[in-house]
Amino acid sequence: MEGKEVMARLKKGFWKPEEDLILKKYVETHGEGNWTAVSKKSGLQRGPKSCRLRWKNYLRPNIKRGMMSEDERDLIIRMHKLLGNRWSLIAGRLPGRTDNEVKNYWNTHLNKRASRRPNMNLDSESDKKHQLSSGLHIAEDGNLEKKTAGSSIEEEVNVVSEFSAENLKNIDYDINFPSIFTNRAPFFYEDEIFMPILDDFVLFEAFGTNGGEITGEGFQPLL
DNA sequence: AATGGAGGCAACCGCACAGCG
DNA sequence: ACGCTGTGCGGTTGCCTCCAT
Repeated sequence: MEGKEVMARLKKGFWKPEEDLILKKYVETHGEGNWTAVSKKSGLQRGPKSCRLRWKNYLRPNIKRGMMSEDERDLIIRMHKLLGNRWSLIAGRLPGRTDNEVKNYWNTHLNKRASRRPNMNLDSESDKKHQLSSGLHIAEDGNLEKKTAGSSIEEEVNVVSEFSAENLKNIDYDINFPSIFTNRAPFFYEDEIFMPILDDFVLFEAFGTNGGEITGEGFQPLL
């Protein structure tokens, strides 16, 4: 079959600046989309997927490259906690960042950091900010605790003391059925404050609902 | 200076889904 | 209803660079 031969001739690996230029010019002239046509007519010996990926992750205008800011990093962490590995959704909330970049950033920087989470060393400014904004404090044993407003010391809710390496394994974290719908939702206390940044569209995309309310019984979706 | 390991990141792969004939 | 094509997404791979020895 001719198609297979064509596919076998396609180039793989890193893109050269000349190839970038050709792709950029082609897309600027003919517009985005129809990557099969781009692949065939641009003269690039690259597959449609390769062209699309290169454009989307590198050549597209307004791509922001370089270090993630503290805010971006914070947002990724919290969005991931709520949405799981929904990289495109998370990237959608970060102007100029691509899903691939967010995914890579998570896998290289934040995933490791998360696995160090036992005893939650609050070493960065953003960690400290989040701690303050969510009313959390570090207890003497190094665990993170939340004080319920107006409660006595005895009534303090120890939220994050379960963050031992062992308990992390047990957290319900099924992407297909996000923890948002379980009473054991790990974000139940500490990420409540984060809900307002998720607009209806994101919530609908992620969970098929525009949200719900958090009660003593857990998350009650508005259906 | 050489080398081996670890980390970072660009790109590929496979699967799923939507649109169309 | 079905198959084909194009596109999008998440997981994974492999190359390159940096750093420690």
